[in-house]
Amino acid sequence: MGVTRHPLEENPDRTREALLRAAYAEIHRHGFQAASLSRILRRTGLTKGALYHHFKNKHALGLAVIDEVIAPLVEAQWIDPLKASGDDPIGAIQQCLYDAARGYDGDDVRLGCPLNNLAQEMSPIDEEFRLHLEAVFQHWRDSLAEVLAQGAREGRVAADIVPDATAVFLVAALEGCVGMAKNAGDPDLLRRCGRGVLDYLERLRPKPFRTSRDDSGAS
Amino acid sequence: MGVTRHPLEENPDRTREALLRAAYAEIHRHGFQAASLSRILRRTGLTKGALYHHFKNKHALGLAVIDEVIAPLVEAQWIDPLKASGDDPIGAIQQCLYDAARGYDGDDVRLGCPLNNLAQEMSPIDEEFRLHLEAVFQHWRDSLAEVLAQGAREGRVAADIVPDATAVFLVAALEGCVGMAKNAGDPDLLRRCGRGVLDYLERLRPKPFRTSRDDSGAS
DNA sequence: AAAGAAACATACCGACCAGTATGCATGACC
DNA sequence: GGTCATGCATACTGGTCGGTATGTTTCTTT
Repeated sequence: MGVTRHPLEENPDRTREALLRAAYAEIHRHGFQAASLSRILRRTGLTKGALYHHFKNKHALGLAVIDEVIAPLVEAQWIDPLKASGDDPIGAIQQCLYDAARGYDGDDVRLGCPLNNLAQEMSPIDEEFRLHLEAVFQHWRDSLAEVLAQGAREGRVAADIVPDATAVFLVAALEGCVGMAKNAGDPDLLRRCGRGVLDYLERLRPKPFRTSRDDSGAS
Repeated sequence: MGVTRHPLEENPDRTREALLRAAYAEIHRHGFQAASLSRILRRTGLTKGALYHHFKNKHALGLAVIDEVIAPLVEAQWIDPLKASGDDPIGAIQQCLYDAARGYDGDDVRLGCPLNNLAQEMSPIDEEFRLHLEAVFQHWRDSLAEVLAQGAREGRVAADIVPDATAVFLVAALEGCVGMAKNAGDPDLLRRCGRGVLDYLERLRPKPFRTSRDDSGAS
């Protein structure tokens, strides 16, 4: 029944993972369309036989990179940390930002966010890519919205926010900051720009009390 | 001395512009690397002779698209409107957002912002592209910062903001929203997400009075 | 032990791509 | 009126790309 482990020195799971990781790196640097299978293979030391044994074609490889590499990365960096901190959701999100910014040191800023990179490149020209990427974004947004909603119910977050809208804007602003810093090639700009997100988050904290409103917004 | 106008039915300036506009459209859809010169020429009805007469190579064509097509578009849509409205800078920026969102109806959302698209694709792999694109972003940010600073001096904008930081975050959040909507393929998401930017702008208005501060931010 | 599948490697193919070399009009210039 | 530059069109090239067809080895199965 179960896949029996081959006692080979190179078992297929490891080569598949190697292909995925090399493809991820290649796509991260050059984008999907400009990603070269030859370069990926050169990096792994494998050949086309291996690649086309594990993946139907380049398209399938790209989708696998989204589902099996990028999605778990997002989960680990942006979603899992939220679940662990029930007493201060806003602080937890802010901590995610700090941790992420630390990870963008040096030349990594230039590469930007692998999720957003792929989305910006592929979503207009390939519906299947778009759906897989949108699923990751959706999950991210939903997780944020749920944490915010829960926080609002517990009085840890301002009660008058709209969790969904706030989550969408948060992710958008975040990716926007990473994109700005990427183009500027400046890790410091990421921090200055991320400060805007941090301040925005700070304003989501429950106000002491007070009922001043001004709903005179434009239609 | 001046370039004398050729009385030809097709003068060179028009063919050059045709090439630039077709290249712009092609790049907007497929990105620069995947942009096909053959498709551009098919669209214009011209041939390679014309293209390589006006541009040294594909790279130069791309830079020309940035400088002569994209930069003026940004100028017209985001910078010029700011200069005309001295009494309410924040309202002027908000109006830009409304106008831009209206322009993103239908399938246009899927294509996203031509400036940011190119930036995300090319800035990590081509320094020259990055510099030309960054110049546009810089000009945009500086214009915003100047309007905000001027507004702050005149009491139209909260006096405690940092114009540069605010401008960076504004552009980043804006591009982030466009990117989110692009991937979602949903013009409505752009509006819901843009609402976050509008609210952020609203908070930049000068407070009636009051000196409540809490500078207890994390380090 | 024979058969077959899994897990690759090697060699090759057609397509497209950016770029070039050449030809050829037309008007400008002396 | 002959020369030259401008403004293209046509035809072609080398190279890379994704993809395929065909081995070959190892392990499993019977």
